[in-house]
Amino acid sequence: MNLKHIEAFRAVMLAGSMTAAAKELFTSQPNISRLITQLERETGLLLFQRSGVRLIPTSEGNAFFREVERAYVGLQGLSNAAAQIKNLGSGRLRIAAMPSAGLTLVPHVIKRFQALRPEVTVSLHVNTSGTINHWTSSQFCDLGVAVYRSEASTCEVEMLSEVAAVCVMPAGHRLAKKRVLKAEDFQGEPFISLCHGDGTRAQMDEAFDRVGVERVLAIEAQYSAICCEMVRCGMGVTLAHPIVARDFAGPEVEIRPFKPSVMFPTYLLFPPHQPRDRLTLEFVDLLRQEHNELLENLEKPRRASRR
DNA sequence: GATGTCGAAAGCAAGCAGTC
DNA sequence: GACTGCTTGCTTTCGACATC
Repeated sequence: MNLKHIEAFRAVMLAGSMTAAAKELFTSQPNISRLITQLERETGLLLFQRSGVRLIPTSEGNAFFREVERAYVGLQGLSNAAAQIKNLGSGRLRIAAMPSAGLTLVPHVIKRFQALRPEVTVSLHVNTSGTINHWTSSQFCDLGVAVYRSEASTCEVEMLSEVAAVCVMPAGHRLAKKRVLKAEDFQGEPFISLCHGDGTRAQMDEAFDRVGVERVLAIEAQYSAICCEMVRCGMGVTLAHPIVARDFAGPEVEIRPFKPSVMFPTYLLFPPHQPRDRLTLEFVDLLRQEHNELLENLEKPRRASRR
């Protein structure tokens, strides 16, 4: 039994004769006759009573027709689903982001995206860059935002940006007297560091080791935002992504540039061997716009303070 | 990738049965 | 007997599959 058998049966039931059904389906009457015979043979049902030139549906035929109509509602649903997929892909967008992006940048992008595409469901998953590499490689998510790309990752990668880390310290801290901080200034300073294994941790350590500076590494945290929160509590100083640091700037926290530059790269990760759908590309466009605007806003106060 | 073979699907034509 | 509708046999077309 295939779709043609069902189509022929349904057409005969609706049109009232094989001849009319054949016209409906743009085929020949003998073809319809054979399809109905095959359907009866395969189902073991007598679908029509041949009474002279008239075809009269049997009770079995009527019962089968009700099931066929129910199945057609499902087929119509498939048709609608196909149209939606054509327009919107799966109709769902799964984003995975590292905390520095997932807690600040991405929510703003989702807000803009929802204004354009209210019919699309967006899910945001925040985790470490390593996990984001894994999620994107395995196609669990449509887009990943991470600070580094894993060696083992098969993702397609594009760089979003690379910005210099800034120093975050409690208000009134002795280092806040300087306009720009150097690695040497951190000698003996309680430092809240990212955990080993984080993409930028090694860079930070190298910047201090190069000039022989020993910090007091008493506290480690997995995410920059947590480091900044601990700074606000007066537990030490840290280096952080400027977009993350911006959210903590205020009466309790001060931010200064740091030299030599420790760069925070941000990568966009795409699932491998998979064409990028329209929704993902639209989201990436908005992500780039929002990111550029955030960076421009970060620059403005610095320019103003130089005047 | 090109070619040959096989089987399923579909059309044409003829025949059969019922109705008017 | 003419018309209508269904069934059946024959033929053609097309796609799947195997082989080279």
